[in-house]
Amino acid sequence: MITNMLIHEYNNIIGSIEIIYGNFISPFGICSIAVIDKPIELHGKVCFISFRDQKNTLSHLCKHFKRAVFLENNSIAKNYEHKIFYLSESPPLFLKGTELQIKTWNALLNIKAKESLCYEDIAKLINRPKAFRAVANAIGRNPISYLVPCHRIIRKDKTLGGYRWGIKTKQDILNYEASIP
DNA sequence: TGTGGATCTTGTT
DNA sequence: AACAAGATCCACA
Repeated sequence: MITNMLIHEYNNIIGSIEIIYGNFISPFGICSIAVIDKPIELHGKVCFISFRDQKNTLSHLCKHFKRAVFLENNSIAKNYEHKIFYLSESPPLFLKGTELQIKTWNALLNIKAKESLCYEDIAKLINRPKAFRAVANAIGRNPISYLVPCHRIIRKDKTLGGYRWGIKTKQDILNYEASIP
């Protein structure tokens, strides 16, 4: 279940915004995750996941979620480990971005494990066939790594292309998915 | 294999 | 309002 919001909609939220974040060890190195606590309509929604970038997590969250208050809690974070990486049972998500970004990320959510498309394929899926360069940009800004499977997008020539957390991690994740029956 | 142009959105100035 | 920078792609040498 996904809640999408355009940037101006997020900026119009009234009242306090509180976000809990923390780290745990994942199969791909330290994983940072952030979950919305308040407002109540958004409670429990995952809004951020990154790999091996814990040092920058808080500053990144501050920039992405203006006006929010942040609380570190590693035990809450760790509760997500099993669901995300071993059960593939996706918790509810919260995505905030421009119109093109949200369309792009939604398209990614429809790609199943072991499927891989190229950047141009996604551009076609959202009816912007020539905007593949802009789509690649949006994919690169995916705020919820792994659960929004941007790692399944590779170049048309079958080379891996880029990955925000390093192409080795991209390859590791793809190998991991390929190994699951 | 490498280089340059096409193409479109975004963040910055 | 203008511009530079992308997780691309294609053509052509």
